[in-house]
Amino acid sequence: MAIHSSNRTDVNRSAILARLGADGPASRAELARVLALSPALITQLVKELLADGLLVELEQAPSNGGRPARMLGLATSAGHAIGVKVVADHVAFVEVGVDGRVVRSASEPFDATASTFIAELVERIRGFIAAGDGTTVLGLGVGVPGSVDRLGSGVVDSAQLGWTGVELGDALRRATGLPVVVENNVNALAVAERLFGLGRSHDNFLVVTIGTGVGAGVVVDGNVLRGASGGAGEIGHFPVADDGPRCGCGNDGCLEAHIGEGALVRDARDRGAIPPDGGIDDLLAAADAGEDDAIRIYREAGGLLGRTLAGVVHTVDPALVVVLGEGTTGWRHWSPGFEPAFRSHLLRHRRSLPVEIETWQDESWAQGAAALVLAMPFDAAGSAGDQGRLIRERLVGPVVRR
Amino acid sequence: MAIHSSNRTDVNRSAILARLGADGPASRAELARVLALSPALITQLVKELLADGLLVELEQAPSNGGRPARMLGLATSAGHAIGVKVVADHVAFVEVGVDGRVVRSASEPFDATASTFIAELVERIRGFIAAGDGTTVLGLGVGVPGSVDRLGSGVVDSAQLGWTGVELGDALRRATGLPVVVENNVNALAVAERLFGLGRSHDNFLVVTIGTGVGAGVVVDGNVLRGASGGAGEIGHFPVADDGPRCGCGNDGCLEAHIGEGALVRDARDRGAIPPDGGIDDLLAAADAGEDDAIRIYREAGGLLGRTLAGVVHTVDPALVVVLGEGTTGWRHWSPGFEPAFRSHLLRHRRSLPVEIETWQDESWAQGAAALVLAMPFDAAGSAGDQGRLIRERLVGPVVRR
DNA sequence: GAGAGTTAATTTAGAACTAAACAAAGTAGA
DNA sequence: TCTACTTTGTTTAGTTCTAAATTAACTCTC
Repeated sequence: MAIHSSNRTDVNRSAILARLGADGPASRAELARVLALSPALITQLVKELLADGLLVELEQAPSNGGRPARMLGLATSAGHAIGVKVVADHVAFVEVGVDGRVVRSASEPFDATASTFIAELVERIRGFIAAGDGTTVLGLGVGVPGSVDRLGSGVVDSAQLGWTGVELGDALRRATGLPVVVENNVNALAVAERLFGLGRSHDNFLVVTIGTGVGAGVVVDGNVLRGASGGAGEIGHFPVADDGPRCGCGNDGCLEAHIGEGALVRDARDRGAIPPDGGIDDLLAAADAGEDDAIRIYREAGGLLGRTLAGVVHTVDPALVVVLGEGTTGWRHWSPGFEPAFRSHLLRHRRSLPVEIETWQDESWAQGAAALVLAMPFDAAGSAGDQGRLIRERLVGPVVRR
Repeated sequence: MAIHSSNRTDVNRSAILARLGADGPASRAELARVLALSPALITQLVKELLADGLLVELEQAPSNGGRPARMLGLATSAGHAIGVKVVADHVAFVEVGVDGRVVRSASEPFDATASTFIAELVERIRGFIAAGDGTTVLGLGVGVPGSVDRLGSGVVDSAQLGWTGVELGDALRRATGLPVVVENNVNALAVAERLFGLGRSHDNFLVVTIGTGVGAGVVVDGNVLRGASGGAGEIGHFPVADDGPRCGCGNDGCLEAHIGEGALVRDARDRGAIPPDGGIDDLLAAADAGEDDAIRIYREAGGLLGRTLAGVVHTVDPALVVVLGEGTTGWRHWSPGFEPAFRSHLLRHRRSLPVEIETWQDESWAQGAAALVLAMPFDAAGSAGDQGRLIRERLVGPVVRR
């Protein structure tokens, strides 16, 4: 309700860095426009950032009718973020630059159900950091399949990992001494999409993932919707039938229990579309080969996803839907079911809502997690408590001001 | 992303008025705490508001261990807001004080499909205002069944009213010279709930209405979620079956086509639970009398609502669900179907989510619309353009400052 | 090639806000 | 009654930001 300007000390300084990191060089005037700050302030802040060595002045841009702009770029030494993707049987790591580009990556086995899982995880993380080239690590972003209660302490509840009330954030912070942000993995992807992807040009959009699980990240007015307990976007457990198959969450008829990877494989085995020991790759191959049962399984899944997403669209009214995840490799078979179901159930004036399918790489999940670190210092709401401030401090580094 | 302090000129002044209006008298220290502003600023702003005659200093509060607080109250002359509820065949008006209490109300026939509907509406509004006691009218809040693209211009699309692209806001503003805020009627209720109802103590909650239509207002981080085109919360058109009955929107299988008042009545007639010319009152009477078919119709509707709402809860993760609308008069018959379906489809850690049924009066819709006017000057986002500023100006009145 | 127009960046004066020190007005305990 | 403590409210100095005027650097047109 009330507006206050406490703790905003260098949020705008950070916003400048974020913009330059995400979108490349820009002029002072351009920064003023996109950040909705006065040119006067930009002049002032840029002067300080240049003095601190965080920015560099680049060549002049060609004039377009008036005084040509002097472009500003991020000093390359700004630092890296580390993204960690945690799943039941392994962890994946990436190290990314301030522009979101992956510098290096790794993947290691990991048993989330072991009693010593935190110690194990810490060891793996230390190993990955130690293998780096020594560039300042701004912080650690961790993506988990499940809901995260407070981004700061990082309290994780995850059926998939068998975790309840695990204070992962605090544990990792103590062990590594780094700023740590823990978040649901789909929400992390939504953040990445907002910073570096299609979401850059949209304040309201939906990120949907299909694969082992089904999930959504809801971006509203430029921010990821977390809800009262950090559990927003759990559309995998949207009930689509009263008497549907049992889901991993214990309920019946969840969307995920119908169209998750496990459900598709089970259906395919039952119908004989793939051998009894076949997997999702076999199903995709069968569909590619034109086998009716396989094609039908994908089409039905697409239809159910389309119908449910139409409802979700009516609920949150996004301007764009982005579909991501391992499952998108077979999207050509989902699409014939998805498109008619999705469009026909949308209200007329929203029928033309764009749906974009993004290419998917193994490291995308971890990349999303890393984006959390890059987004956090620029999140005015400060949802993760001190972490944003700590990351900012590491960003500015040991430079002495004034 | 970036923080800026433009146009915040008297937002905090307004926040003080809002707080005192909504929650009654408070001390300076208390205001500083709840508004998260410094005591120094409160002192400063209160000094000016007292000089302007908008606030009055009340008696001292009993000390609780230290210097006793001098309470502050709103000057009673602050003004009234007028709420208008527009439906296909009539309009309802209320005039409310800054505390949200209804001063007077009226209801008149109105044909939304007539070609001269704007002129008609203007005339009815003028009549209602003229019948008042002359207290300053701060502004006009209009609730419509449909989606509103920009709160400022108030562009309305409504299947129920047969309106597409009607610039109601601009038209009414020109005709009345008052600040005008047009909004979807369920969103208006959500605003009212946030200002004066159960939502005061929750930043994330869901308002659900059942009756002729079915709708939802989604409050996220204290603000009503409007989405990319103002259409968020349209859960009435959530598709719940591929081959369900045809809905008024033209699609098949919408939730509203299953459990809206029209659908219930149609079902009841088909099953012989009420006479062929019977209405919703007959259905309720039949259920009260213990007739199986009537009870079953309500229970099925409750089950479908419960299942769908469970999914919506997973999507936006509210801390509270408030059920409102004409339909709640029969809630005792919805409940046996709703409760099991809703709870059983929620994820375990969210099973105990509170669902509150609010009593409903005829004028509640219009009261919600009036709340728009009272909320607008205190909406820092300024979603309705100039309207908030205009209302603030009327609130401060002709007093000359300094 | 001399204005006229446009866009970029800086300077200056001042508004909005806060932190921290202070003053005021009470209670509670010896 | 004197001292210690608590809570409320004000003052002061300083920070962050903006608006508006100004300077700078270019293009376009005649």
